[in-house]
Amino acid sequence: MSDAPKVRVRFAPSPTGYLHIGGVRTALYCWLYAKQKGGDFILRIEDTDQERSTDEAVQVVLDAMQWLGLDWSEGPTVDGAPTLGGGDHGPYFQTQRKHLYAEYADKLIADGKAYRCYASKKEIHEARQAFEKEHGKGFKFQSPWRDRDASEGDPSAPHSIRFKAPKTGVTGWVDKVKGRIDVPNDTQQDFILMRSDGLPLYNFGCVVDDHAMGITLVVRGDDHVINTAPQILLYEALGATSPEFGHLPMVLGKNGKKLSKRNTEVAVAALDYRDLGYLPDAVLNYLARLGWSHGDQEIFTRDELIAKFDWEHVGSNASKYDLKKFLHVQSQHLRMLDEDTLATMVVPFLKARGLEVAADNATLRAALGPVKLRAATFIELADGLDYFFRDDVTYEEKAKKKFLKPELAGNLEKLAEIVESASAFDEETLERDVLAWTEPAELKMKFVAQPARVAMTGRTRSPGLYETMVLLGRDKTIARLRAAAEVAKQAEPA
RNA sequence: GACGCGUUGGUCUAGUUGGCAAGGACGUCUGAUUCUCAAUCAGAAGGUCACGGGUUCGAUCCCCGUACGCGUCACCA
Repeated sequence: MSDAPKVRVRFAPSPTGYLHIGGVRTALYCWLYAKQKGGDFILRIEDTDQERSTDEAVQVVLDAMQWLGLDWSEGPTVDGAPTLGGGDHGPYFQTQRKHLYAEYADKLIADGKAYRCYASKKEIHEARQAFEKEHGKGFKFQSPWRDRDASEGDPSAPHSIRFKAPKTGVTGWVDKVKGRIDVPNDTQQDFILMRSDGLPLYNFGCVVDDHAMGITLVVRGDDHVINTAPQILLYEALGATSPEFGHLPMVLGKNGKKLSKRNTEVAVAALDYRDLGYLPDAVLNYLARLGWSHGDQEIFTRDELIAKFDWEHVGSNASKYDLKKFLHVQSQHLRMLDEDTLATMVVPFLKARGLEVAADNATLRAALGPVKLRAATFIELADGLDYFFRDDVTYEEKAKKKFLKPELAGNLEKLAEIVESASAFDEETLERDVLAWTEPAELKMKFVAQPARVAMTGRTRSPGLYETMVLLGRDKTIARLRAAAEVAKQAEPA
């Protein structure tokens, strides 16, 4: 039996009002790893930035994680979802763990690894300005309190707590994705552990929580590599073994810049993809594959991802977000759904267009097959289904102009007649009867089919002619053909 | 400026003890099919593996340098 400690990974978002798609990828890799190893996946809310951390902002994170199906074994609890959250390392909100940070800070002070710094913000600010005027960036505040005797200060006066950083040596680690990284200690400064208001700064809160929660691997974006050496220094000062670290490269927008809300061309908030009609599994698949690979495989189910994920094949360079490929992955996943699921899931999207359709509606069931071949998202699927459930067709302007014109009205009327008198209302019969008309007349199909398509659907693109007729039903087909014929007669001749 | 990270066709990438005509996918284009679109099938174009030096019989893979890109330098996270 192995004594390898149980894998415990955490995702620690700060609630900013939306869950960034890049954050989802970080969460996903952690989650996959935990699932694969039978470990724990912990969700911790880093809400020490109190202006931004509202209840709603937290809720958005929880909703997004739930929608994506990234279930956490420990973390905030959710009403109605008894399997989510809980755990005996709580609370899972940083603001509720203040006593812990104070405790750890006191210990460090007692051990001579940290000290109280009474320098005022003003004092520091001035020192910085003086430095930057001469040397530019790179200011490191040298607190006079580092070497003073503690008795010179008054602990009841406002003060921060600073780490007594070593000035020599090198701190390094083997990063799960980037490999060996070493940074000389003389680049460190006596960074602040606790602010004067009693809240921990990121590096400290993070270490205290990760340590107290028994995290074995810390995974985060690579904008955090700079924080890792200081954190390792802290683990050492606490006499604790530090966890492993893995830093994921950034996700970039098309312009090569960090993907952000400013990059309006793509949605960056995870929940936007729900509203856009994407499947959680597709989002996960695309994100997993963005920066990770498994040979030539592109499409993965959720279970395959869990089984095949590995850190060795996580790339160490930033990648650009490509919506086209994402859409392709999405369409592949859409096709993998069985009819029941598809029907159930498209219903809300139909409703959003004002169409109340039951999931077991026969027309819906029948139309799903042909329509889903032409759709990638649920929005597109609902759009392709739309005209089957409306009383009247709305013609696209261009379609109307091109096909509903006087010289084609006759074809529509003739077609209506054929449909009306067909001996049976099925695709074979309809096709036979229509060809019996067009072939002797040497009438090209496109002069019949295209106007008819516009008549029945309002558009120039749809499933096949006879297929659409059958889905629509005989009465509606005839009515729409005749209505369109009238419209065509009124139109200006070309 | 300092420190760190990165660099394979437009994009995501495969390439692991250096010996391939550098593979796949998205996208693009062509053809087949059809009443349209999509799907499908068959093809095509697109790479001096950032650049320059080494090491080697031989480098996308090893070493050094250069360029470019990105990230971070807070009592934010």
